[in-house]
Amino acid sequence: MLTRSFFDRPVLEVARGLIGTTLLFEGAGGQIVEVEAYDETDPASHSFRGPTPRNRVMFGPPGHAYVYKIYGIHYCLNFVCRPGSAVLIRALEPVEGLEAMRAKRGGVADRNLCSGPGKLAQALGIDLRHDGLVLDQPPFVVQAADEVHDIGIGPRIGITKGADTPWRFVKRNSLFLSKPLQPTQPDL
DNA sequence: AACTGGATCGTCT
DNA sequence: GACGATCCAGTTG
Repeated sequence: MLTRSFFDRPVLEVARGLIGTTLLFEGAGGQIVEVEAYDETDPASHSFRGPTPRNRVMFGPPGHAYVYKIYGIHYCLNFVCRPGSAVLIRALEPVEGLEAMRAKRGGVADRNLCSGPGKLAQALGIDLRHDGLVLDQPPFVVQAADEVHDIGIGPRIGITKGADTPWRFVKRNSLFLSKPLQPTQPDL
């Protein structure tokens, strides 16, 4: 079980360390294969302009869930690290509670059950009620990786500001990513 | 395979 | 009052 000390480190270390860990929520979930890091120096981060009612959990103690609603429709799950920083959980390889997740996702292919932050939250049934919950107690279970994985790094997805910052971490060759890792482009 | 627009609303300017 | 750390269905090539 990952406890608070795991998250009380620089956010890039935590983000990289989360690839391969197991995330369960009420018994459903799987292996984390894609994350992104955000911190208060980063114009793309919710914490960039300081604390607000929405982002207050990002400025609280490490090891809690920061959940927000986006585009009026979807929810996104983050793990809070040091104050002002958090890791967005973007994709899981589904392992446990497959039937429960399929039911919540309306019968999409298994490879797309959790292949994006909004999909993942929907598959697990996470919403604003869970904003601020600690990660080392039920309904959350976060278990350390049992193997070393090949990690890929690239630019984050779906943002306009800070789009060139390579703070996206993926499990290389995973079939469950929101988007494949782009090969690095040669200079012109 | 790549791109487009629509859904929908809390949050901050 | 505009916009977004998204997803999906539809169209186009």
